Amino acid sequence: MPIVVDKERKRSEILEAAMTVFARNGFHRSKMEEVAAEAGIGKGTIYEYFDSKHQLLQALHGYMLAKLKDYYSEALKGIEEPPAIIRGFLAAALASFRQWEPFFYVFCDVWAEAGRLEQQSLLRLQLRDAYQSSIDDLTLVIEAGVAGGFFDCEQPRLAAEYILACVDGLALHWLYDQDAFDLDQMTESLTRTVMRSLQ
Amino acid sequence: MPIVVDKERKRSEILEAAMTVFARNGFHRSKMEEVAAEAGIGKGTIYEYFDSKHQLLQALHGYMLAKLKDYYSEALKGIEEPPAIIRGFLAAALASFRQWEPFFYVFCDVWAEAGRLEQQSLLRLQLRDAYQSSIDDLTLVIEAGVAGGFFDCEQPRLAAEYILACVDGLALHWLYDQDAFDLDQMTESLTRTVMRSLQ
DNA sequence: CTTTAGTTTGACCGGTGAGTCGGTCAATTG
DNA sequence: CAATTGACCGACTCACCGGTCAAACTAAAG
Repeated sequence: MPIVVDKERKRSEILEAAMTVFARNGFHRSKMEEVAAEAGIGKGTIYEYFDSKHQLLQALHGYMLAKLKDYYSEALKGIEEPPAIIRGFLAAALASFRQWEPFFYVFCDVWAEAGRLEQQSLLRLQLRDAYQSSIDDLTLVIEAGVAGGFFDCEQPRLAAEYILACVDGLALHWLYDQDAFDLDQMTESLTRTVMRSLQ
Repeated sequence: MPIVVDKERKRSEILEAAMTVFARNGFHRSKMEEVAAEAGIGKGTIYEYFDSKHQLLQALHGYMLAKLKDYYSEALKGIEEPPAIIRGFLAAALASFRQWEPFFYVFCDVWAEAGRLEQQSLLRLQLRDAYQSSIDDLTLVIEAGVAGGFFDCEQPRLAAEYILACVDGLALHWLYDQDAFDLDQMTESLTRTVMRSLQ
């Protein structure tokens, strides 16, 4: 019988390598050969697991979204009260800048790439779904907070949009001017600001 | 003597063409030949005005930043009271999504591109300067509002960061899910939310 | 040891696109 | 009108890289 390989494991290794290389050089500057070298395999092998460079980016995007989702549910595990969930979410978000820095570089590429694709392309759908489901989750938390008398907010969904937009905007700015940010101080002060706007 | 050409004018025409093409196809997918065709000139001519494709992007970025700056000072001309300035700024910002849509696509490319360049590269410096001076301006407005008794805000610079981050984040989300946004309603509600967080 | 079949590989191919350069020609000058 | 200038052009070059595939490799089975 032939060699038996842990396909799933090798697939992840390629994705991790792709993340490292794409984050360092950007998607378009990265060569498939570099990704292969980073993963310690030959270029041809990548094509056993992915159809094309573009599809590798798609798969990487899905992989990153899943990891981020796990990260958040881990960070918020067991927290029940809406205000505590919001606090935990903001803290986790800002902490993720440092912890998952390469992610954000790759996200920039995905954003730039997805904008020029068909509305129905997988990359755009992934992006939209992830965004909408984050909004949904946050909206539910705010609504629960209103119901529980913690918050006063007429349009929970819009409030959720603003909070997410603010976090994403900060991530973007942080990438280009890390020195100008004191993430710890910001966690503290952003939480206060958000809480105040939810009363 | 040779033909006398309005160099400055032609330079702008090339930049406008580059904006159209880069916004449509993305920087890396765009060919210099396409930009030339869009400008109605030969490819070689572009190299009379710009050194390279990368330098064209740099120049375009500077050009866009200058245009946006003009747009904001025009929109806010004559407004004196801090709360009115904030309202005007938010309205102008959200209106710019529609009006300057191609800008934001190109900004995505610039963000993705700049992240991989030296800290000292022109593109990064442009980005940082533009961002810091926006923050500075907004901070001054908030401080004036506090001094004038309109606002209550302990850390005006951080508040300014959050407002800008929120606007940039909304721009990003808007690009990928325009249908999910009602910009007019959002202008109204975002203004209320921001005002409330400044008390 | 040989066979078998799944797996890996990297030399190779072909398309591509940034940048070049020699030629063209309209406008200006004397 | 002839001479000169320099803006404009696009065919061409050549390095590059995504994707292919025939050969090599590996480990298990006979």
